[in-house]
Amino acid sequence: MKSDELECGSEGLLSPPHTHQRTVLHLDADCFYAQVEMVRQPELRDKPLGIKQKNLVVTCNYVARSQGVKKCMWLKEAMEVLPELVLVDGSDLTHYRRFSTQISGVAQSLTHRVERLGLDENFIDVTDLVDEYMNTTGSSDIEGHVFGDKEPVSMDLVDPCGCGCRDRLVAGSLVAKQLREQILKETGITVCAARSIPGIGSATFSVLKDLGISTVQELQDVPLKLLRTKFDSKTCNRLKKVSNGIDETPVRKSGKAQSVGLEDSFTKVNSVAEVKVKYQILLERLLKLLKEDGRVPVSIRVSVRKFDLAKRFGHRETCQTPISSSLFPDGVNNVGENARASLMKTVMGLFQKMVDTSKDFHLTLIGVAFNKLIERVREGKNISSFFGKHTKEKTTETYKYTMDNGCKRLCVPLSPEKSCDGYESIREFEQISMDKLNDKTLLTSEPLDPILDLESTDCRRVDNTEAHHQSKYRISTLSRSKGSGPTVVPKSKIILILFSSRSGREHSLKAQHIEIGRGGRGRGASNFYHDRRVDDYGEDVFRVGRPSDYRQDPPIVQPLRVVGCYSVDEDRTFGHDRTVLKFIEPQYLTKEGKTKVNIDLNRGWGKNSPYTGLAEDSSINLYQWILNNSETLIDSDDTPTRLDVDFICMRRCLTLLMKIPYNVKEKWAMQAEYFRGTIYLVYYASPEELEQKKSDPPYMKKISIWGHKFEQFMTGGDPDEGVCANEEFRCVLKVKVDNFSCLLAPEVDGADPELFEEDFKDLSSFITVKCSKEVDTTDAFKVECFRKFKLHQWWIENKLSGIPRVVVGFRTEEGQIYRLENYDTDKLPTLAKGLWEPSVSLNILSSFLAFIKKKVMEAPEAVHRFERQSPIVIRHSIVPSVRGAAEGSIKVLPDWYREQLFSPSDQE
DNA sequence: CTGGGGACTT
DNA sequence: AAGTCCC
Ligand SMILES: Nc1ccn([C@H]2C[C@H](O)[C@@H](COP(=O)(O)OP(=O)(O)OP(=O)(O)O)O2)c(=O)n1
Ligand SMILES: [Mn+2]
Repeated sequence: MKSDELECGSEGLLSPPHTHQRTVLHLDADCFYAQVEMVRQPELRDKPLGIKQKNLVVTCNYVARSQGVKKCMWLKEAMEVLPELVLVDGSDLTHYRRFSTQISGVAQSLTHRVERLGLDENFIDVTDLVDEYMNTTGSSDIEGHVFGDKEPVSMDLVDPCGCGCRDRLVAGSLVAKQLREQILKETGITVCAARSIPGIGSATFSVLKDLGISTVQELQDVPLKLLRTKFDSKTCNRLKKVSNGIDETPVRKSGKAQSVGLEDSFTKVNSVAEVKVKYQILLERLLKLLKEDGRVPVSIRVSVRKFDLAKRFGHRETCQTPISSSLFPDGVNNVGENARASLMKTVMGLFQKMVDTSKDFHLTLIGVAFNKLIERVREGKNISSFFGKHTKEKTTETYKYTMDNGCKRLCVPLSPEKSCDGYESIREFEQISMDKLNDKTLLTSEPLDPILDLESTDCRRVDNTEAHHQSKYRISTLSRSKGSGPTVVPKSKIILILFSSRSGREHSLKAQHIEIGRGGRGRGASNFYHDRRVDDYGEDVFRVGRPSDYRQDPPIVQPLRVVGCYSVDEDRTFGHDRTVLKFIEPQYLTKEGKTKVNIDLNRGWGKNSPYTGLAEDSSINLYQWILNNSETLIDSDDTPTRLDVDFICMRRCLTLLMKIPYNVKEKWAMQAEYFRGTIYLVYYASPEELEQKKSDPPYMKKISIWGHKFEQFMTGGDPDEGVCANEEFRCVLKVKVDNFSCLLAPEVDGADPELFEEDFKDLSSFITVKCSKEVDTTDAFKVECFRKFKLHQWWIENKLSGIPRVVVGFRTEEGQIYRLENYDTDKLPTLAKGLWEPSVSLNILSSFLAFIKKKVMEAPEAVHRFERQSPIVIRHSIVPSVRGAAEGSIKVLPDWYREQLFSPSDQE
């Protein structure tokens, strides 16, 4: 067998190992940062506590978890889930470092063989202690209990492989218990053990997912050949082994840190002065950390993260350089002014290497670290560095203990083998049952036999698990009744300890349903987008997905048909004619697409007349038009009972819906009402929104007027005359979105005089005109925003109307336009590649219309409200009816419309 | 419109 | 220096 092939022979995966020499404990602090804060401020203990870093709630205590707050949840979402959440800022890790060191210190008082992982995990090799214990205590005389006080060791737990590891397991569990008690005593922190499959992070997992692999079993089963198409043989081998419970990574003693650094993130820093201040602050803090460390740095590294919408986050640029040891003549305890200044100079020098400060820049993070540290030079001796010597140990195997709490299954990788530490496994068990269950295990179809009683074990007393009591996953009474008692089934070197009458085989298969993805971050609500399997929000919530969730199906075809048009004149008078239809000046419609112009939007300024109508006027006008033209909309001429459309609304509503996955921050509400076979949908402005509108800053009005002014230019109006914001020309359109037909009445700006035909049936001869602020092309952020939002908006509006092009006038801050650009509607998506996709917008529109229809038809008499409350939540509610009150805005349809539609008076 | 670290490998 | 893994 070739060495790079996976071993599967009798000595390979399918047989248990023969010698298990080590015993290793694996401790993990409970909700670490939160616990530290609760120890520091005991009054926080019974409150739901979240630890935040900027906009992220990085962890929270179990009170909060029991009420729906998750680790790594966005602050906003956490506050939505639990408004009473008490927040403590955890951006400064100083205290967490201190407690972490203390915890490891307790472990180190037992043995030097302690490996730290992050701030709250420790692997502790207690082989020597266990051996000692075993030597002084005859194997058969070992006192202690694997799974708590109630069950004697001599229970039927068999030695998995005959090497005696069962006894070491028992002894190890005693050490673990003492250690945890000691840690609690010295630091006030409770610990357990917890990990999922190591070595499969977000990158590996996303590749696996593409191969259709998301569970342990699938990884076990996947042909090596298929795996090899994506990974090198080493990785394949490791993945296969790890899926079978074999993890050969040795425990390494953690020496002193190899680097110590600090970071600060922000939404935007773009001046050197600001950068300097930020680095200065970081450096000062870092020197304090350095002082605690005691060693002298010989290399410094600075990092930046530049704003980049495409790469999002995670990409940092770094730059490092050696530091002269002469900077620290007296060690690191007291760093003089000169040394500090020199370090700052070095930092800024490295910074300038990464960022061209002569041009505009936009940073979202800076960091500085000492990435090489040496012990102080002793007088008369040679310089020598003492990096923690990590002598690799002989590889041994890791077991996964799989248990079952009656509800869900989980898989516990114990640290490198021999640990055989069932006690810690149980703690893991308890932990997972409270908050890791959803993303790390799968529900089994049937509940299995309950197995353990942790309530009455020492485990319970040692651990602070308030939420344990509330957890619906709590392990219930001990019952290993039926049949054979616990069985230990060696399967592919996974040892399954099962307390059940079922065959071990069956269980081992079920255990393989455990999901392998750790998913990197976003463990809780996952960056706006929650675990899709969990629906905590109920039937009345439409959960917004990622854009990719709407990408699958091809875009929906939508034939368009103009069924009529109408005008609104300067007095807001409604007319069934084309009096205000305008034509675009041919001089602006060049084929090249770009035109140089010189337009002053401020001409005739004093003569402009503002918009005097109300927001709901446009719907009212449409309803008026429908009453007058209902014959064009009915499907059969004998007994008109319904208009031949599913939805009637303004284009604005559909536009908002189509932006849902991308305009994550856009808040809105709409109301819908069912009447005679059709759903009427209108934008709903809350009282607060109306109030805010009143105090719109003047520049908003100016921009609006400029828009009209630009239209005036484009349609050949006299620039020295004022514009009239009241004038509108609207076309009534029928659009088919998936299976839903919608009636819209978008305003159209003007027609191409060369293409226009009197009896136009669609808007292919029309042109949209937009006035938009000139984009600063040196500002990547603004360019991306333009492509992501403006181009999207224009595409949607034109797509819904069937208008083939938009001519954009780019204005300066002062209202001057020097260039026009033509965009063909169908080419807009290409210009915005990677930022939005037509199929996504069309699919979300279709699925949300379906949601509206479903909700409205559940109560066809009621007025329904749909409100986007957060990036991921659009909530449906029924608006309480207000009898007799003059609450015009509460209703969707005016009474006169209800009375007149299909009534005889309409037939004249 | 996005924590704050750190270790190891390439 | 960047990427991947981990908390
Ligand atoms: N992506 C992450 C993961 C963890 N941590 C920090 C916050 C945690 O408090 C600490 C320990 O990580 P754990 O995954 O062990 O989480 P907790 O200890 O908070 O919770 P649990 O009780 O589930 O162990 O590390 C972090 O800042 N960022
Ligand atoms: Mn933890």
